[in-house]
Amino acid sequence: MARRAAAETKKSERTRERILDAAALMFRRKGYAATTLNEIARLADLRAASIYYHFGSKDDIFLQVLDIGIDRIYDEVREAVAAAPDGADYRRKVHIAVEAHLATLLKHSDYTAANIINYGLAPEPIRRRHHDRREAYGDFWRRLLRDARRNGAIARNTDVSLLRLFLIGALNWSQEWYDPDGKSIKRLAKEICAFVFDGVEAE
Amino acid sequence: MARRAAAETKKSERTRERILDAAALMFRRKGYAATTLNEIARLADLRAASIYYHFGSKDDIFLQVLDIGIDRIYDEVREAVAAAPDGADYRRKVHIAVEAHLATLLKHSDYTAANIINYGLAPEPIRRRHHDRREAYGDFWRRLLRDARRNGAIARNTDVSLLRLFLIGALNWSQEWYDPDGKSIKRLAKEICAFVFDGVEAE
DNA sequence: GTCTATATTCAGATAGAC
DNA sequence: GTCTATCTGAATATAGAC
Repeated sequence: MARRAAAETKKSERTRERILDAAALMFRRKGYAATTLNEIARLADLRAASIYYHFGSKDDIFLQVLDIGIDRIYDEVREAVAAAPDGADYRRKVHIAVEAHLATLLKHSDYTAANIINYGLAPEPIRRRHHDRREAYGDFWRRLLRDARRNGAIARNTDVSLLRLFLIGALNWSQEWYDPDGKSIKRLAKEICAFVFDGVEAE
Repeated sequence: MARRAAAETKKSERTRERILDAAALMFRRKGYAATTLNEIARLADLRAASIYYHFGSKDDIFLQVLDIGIDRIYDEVREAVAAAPDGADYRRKVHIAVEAHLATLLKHSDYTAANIINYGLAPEPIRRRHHDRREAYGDFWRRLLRDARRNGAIARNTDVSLLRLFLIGALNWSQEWYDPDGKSIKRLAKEICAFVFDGVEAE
């Protein structure tokens, strides 16, 4: 009995995840408003009505996709930076964070891509409920860049608040132009960091 | 008779513009898919059905908003650069272009903002019909940065193609965080150019 | 848990009066 | 040119059988 209950819980959990995966993919491709529950259901291989066994509403799915999207990228970036070799300087740490951010957004997570694409146009109530999680990730970058400046990796007179918006913005926008057949993400991260740290002006 | 015809043409033209203005504002705020003709009509002070006297479909309006959005920013940026003082170097020219791009996007044109926000999620047929205009503006930046490198304002080993995507991306993303009560657009342009040309690394 | 059937609402779009 | 009335389709969501 206990086993059967456990097995059923697991099946439900798997279906739930299939629905979320399908939703993340569609939200990434066409955006939240243009995606229908029918499309999500087809991708997840069930009927639209069945979704309501797992979720309360379309908004409910959306919010969870947004939350997971941030969780994924925050986890990836934090862990990548934490795994930096002993004695890595802050330029190196920022570089690692940039690469992890790009990799998650462009390769690893439809959830993160869906988040970045849709958050700006999300209805206010949803933005509000998602807000704290987003801030937490933003805070991570704030601390990282502030510490980098404190440690002398970034010039004293730099407005790190603006630098963060500028840099993260450029990274997020890469969704619009990234070509999997072009430069690798490692390479992109490297060149972008060179732009930001060294500047492009000729000597 | 000629006068009356002319007057009526003008009225039609004005209404048409009111509709486009309303559409651009709504597309900027909520996105294309989430905006209804009813909302556009209310803002333009008429009924949804009346829109069809002026436009063939919602897509038709969308496409025109996209086109106007690019035309506006292209015009502004090109003219600003063309008006650069004699003997301005290329760093100065890029700076001027950055400021004009930001000003149009953030202050002067709902059309441009609507374009930037919605193009990425636009249905493929519309993207295709809008594509050439977008390319033309992209080409302007390509030439500007290539010439800047040729003239020694940008280092020889810089991938200006990536630099363009990186820089324009960062500028476009400013919509997400720009605060009219914060730093002025002049100031933002200046600091962003300093990031890109000089880099943020401490000496 | 998932299905079919359906309620409800509202979107884009058309017809025809004024 | 703009209106009211309306068509048609499709969306989210619910009810209840299996």
